[in-house]
Amino acid sequence: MEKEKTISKNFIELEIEKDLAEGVYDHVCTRFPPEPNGYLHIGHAKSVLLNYGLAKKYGGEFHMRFDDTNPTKEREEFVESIKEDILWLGADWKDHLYFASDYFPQMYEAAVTLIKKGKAYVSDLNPEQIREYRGTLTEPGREDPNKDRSIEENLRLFQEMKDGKYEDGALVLRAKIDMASPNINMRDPILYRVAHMTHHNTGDAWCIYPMYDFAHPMEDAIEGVTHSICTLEFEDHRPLYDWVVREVGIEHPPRQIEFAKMYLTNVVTGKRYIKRLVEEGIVDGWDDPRLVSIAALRRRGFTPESIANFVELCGVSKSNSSVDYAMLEYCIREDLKTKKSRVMAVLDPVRLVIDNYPQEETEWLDVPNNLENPELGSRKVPFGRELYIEREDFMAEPPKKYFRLFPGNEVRLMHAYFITCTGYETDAEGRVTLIHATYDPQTRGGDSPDGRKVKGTIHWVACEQALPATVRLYENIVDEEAGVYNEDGSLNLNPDSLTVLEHCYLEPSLSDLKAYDSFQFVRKGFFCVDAKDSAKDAPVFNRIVSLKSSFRLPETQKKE
RNA sequence: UGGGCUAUCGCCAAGCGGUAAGGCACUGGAUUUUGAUUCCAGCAUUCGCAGGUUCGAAUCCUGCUAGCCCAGCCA
Repeated sequence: MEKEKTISKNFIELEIEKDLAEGVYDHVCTRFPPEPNGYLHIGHAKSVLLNYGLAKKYGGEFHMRFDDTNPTKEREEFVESIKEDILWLGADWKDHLYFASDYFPQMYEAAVTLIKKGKAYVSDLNPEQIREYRGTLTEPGREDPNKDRSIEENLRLFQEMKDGKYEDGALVLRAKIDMASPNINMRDPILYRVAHMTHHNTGDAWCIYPMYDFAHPMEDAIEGVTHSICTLEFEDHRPLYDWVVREVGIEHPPRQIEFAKMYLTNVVTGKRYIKRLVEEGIVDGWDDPRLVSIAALRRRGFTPESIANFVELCGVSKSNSSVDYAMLEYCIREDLKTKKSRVMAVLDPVRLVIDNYPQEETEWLDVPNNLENPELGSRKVPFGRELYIEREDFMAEPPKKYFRLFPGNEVRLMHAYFITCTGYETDAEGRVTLIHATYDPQTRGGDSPDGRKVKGTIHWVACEQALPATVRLYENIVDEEAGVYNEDGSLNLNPDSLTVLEHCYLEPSLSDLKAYDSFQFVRKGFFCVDAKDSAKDAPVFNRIVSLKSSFRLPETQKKE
């Protein structure tokens, strides 16, 4: 089912094609360079897929590289989760898996080269002094007193920094550029700092670590990356990026291109908020389905295809924007629509008895899995005298235009029979406890031989064979106005962010589900078997997304 | 207030001097064994604002305005 897509080229593709046409590069090499300091979220997916897609489109290489130059924040756990998420998204790095930390020797040599060229010097200013000398946004900085240290001295000091002769923070290596530059990044940025820490990859081999602005262009250059695509906040760093590759003498220097990060409206993406929610136990971990980490989306039932399509639909630009969450929902609906079985489940059950149906009898009806996709075949679903139907599918006193079940009305039990409501019973509070109906044996399968039509079709599950289940309805944790936390620190959580429905009934064909299996519950939306709770007796489902709309009572007829 | 970037429908987003693509959302109407899907139809005389250049401007010029980013020995 390929629809014709008329998505125009994004500006990065145009830039790449221009570079190729002008012979700036004769191939394309991109990379996704996360720092392993947390879990990937939907925003990262855009970057991964963009870089991967570009490499694929232009027959180039895609590199997976961990930008692990700051051991204080990085952990092996994150390396593993990131790899898993990227693989799941479908970005295959083949044998191009790299660690920035593996380049520490080359980076060190490059730094020595800069010192020898008189382009870098060792400074003994402490952090406070560095800040003072840097100036402000409106005032220029002042020259570092260490600036004119001799090359020999700088070489010796840098060597000693590497050899561990200095405490953390005692010395730094700075680039010699321009303390008066209006671009603060060019005011003699720090290239290397001393940090006695154990690195997840290099262990204790190093006690000096390169800063991002020096490390990143070096990493790209070493790998032969052509287009280094990053987000907008690095625009101001581009002159420095270019300075590094130029001064180090890179022959075919990579080019940095920036694009706008993707935000989703009404969705919490802030790492510090998510961290706090996890730490306080408000959510079930970084993969809680109310979050939008890649792992959470996977657990909720999103497919890699749906996310790839979403990213494609959103486009790439340089304007800060926040994409409507409905767009993501559209993508998963679209993807699952013909891929998955449509099964019956009753989330809010009420019993219905077909008084003229034989006692003790069970029929196994043949039900197509997906009317829009016959290739999905069919299954057997039991039908009997007593059924569960959705409470909202019956009304004792129906408003206008309600065409489901009410006394005297005939509806179709999906894929089964026409039934006519003959009455109902209530408890002391007036709540419906049982609905009576009669069926028309001529309408087996859901069609009437006399051509009689019904307006309503409702889903059902046979009581005897029904499979009990728990369904969890998740809403994203959001609050556009006030944020997740109020100013006084109290939680400002959407009260409906999690609704647990304990007594749901599924048709028995769903008894052998696997984690992450997703289905469309007829008229109830898409659900996914929760990977974390799939071992429980009754299956646990997470809602992926609801169907677009359902019948709502007109305002005036709503009951209190 | 220094520098950088961005402003096109409720939300994304094409457009690059020739008279506003597309998607999501929304609204009608048709089909329908899911009030889903599908299908048709509608949805910016107008491109942040104000001037200017031009036969002609969202596209060029000038001046404003608004938003985002930068003063980590984070990335």
